[in-house]
Amino acid sequence: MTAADDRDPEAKRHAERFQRVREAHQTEVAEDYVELIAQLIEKTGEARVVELADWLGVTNATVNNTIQRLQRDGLVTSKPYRSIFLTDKGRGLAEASRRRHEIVRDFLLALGVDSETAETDSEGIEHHVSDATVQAFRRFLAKPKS
Amino acid sequence: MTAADDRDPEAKRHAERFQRVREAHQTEVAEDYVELIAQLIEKTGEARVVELADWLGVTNATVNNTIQRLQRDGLVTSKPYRSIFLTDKGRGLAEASRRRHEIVRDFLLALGVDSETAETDSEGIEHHVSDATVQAFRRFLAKPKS
DNA sequence: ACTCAAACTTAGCATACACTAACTTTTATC
DNA sequence: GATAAAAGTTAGTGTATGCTAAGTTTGAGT
Ligand SMILES: [Mn+2]
Ligand SMILES: [Mn+2]
Ligand SMILES: [Mn+2]
Ligand SMILES: [Mn+2]
Repeated sequence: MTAADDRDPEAKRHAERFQRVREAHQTEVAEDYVELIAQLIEKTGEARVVELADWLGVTNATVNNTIQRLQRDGLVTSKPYRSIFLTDKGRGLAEASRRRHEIVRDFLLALGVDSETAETDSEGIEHHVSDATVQAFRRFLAKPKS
Repeated sequence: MTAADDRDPEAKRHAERFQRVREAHQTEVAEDYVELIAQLIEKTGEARVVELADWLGVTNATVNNTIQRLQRDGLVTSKPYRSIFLTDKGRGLAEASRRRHEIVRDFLLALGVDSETAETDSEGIEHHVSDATVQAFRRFLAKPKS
């Protein structure tokens, strides 16, 4: 220990959990963007700013700002007035996000949640499920209906 | 319709889901703070800035800023250099948050997720489960083990 | 009552994410 | 190919959330 670290160890664990949630929120926007970009490219051949804005419910200007951050972080490439492409890193994140999102959504559906709620809730929950929880969801999905 | 609203209806629904998630994130910090304040008061008799900072993993200064926002929003009261109290509204939010949080955590445990993961993941998930999903979790918890 | 450490506050800064308004570029249409 | 609409960009603004560093207040121990 570099310094006196003699606080309540329960407080410490509690704090670490919150730090985890804060980290998840930092990657959340990136995950949703690359996932959507991949879907748009797959469905329509390209990902454009207007389309992203339309599907995300934000303005063009906001999408532009975010795309610049994603580019800075090596997830996408884009040239002025052109459509947006994923880097290898971006494609990897998109693929992992898509799979995890699908499991969360399918799990909620299997639990008996209605379709629209499953879509809405999974959009937020997906960013907060660790691998262990995803595994538990998978196990549940694999189980034959009782 | 006030203007031409002739975009892909699927995009529109998709966008609404994201708006939901953004709303959840706006209330998230408030929920975690009042829940923790209630717990500290219950356990130690009062809620102090240092304690909150310790349990949340942020600095005193950050807690101070947030407490000011919560006060502005009518969830807590506090006088300079004194401990923090919940308003009726704050107590109500704390109570609702606590209940929902417990159900999410217990649900993950019942699914077979290990204790530390359940604590960590539920800290993020709790803010993204709608009433319908909470009901589904409850049903699962009520069901006798297969 | 003094002293000093702990607690708290304030000031100043930074980043993320959102917006509107104004401007530029591209592209579709004639 | 000129023109208008659509798409994209930029500038400027605001809030939430975090930080560090510097100051103030409180309260505990002597
Ligand atoms: Mn999402
Ligand atoms: Mn909680
Ligand atoms: Mn939480
Ligand atoms: Mn979240």
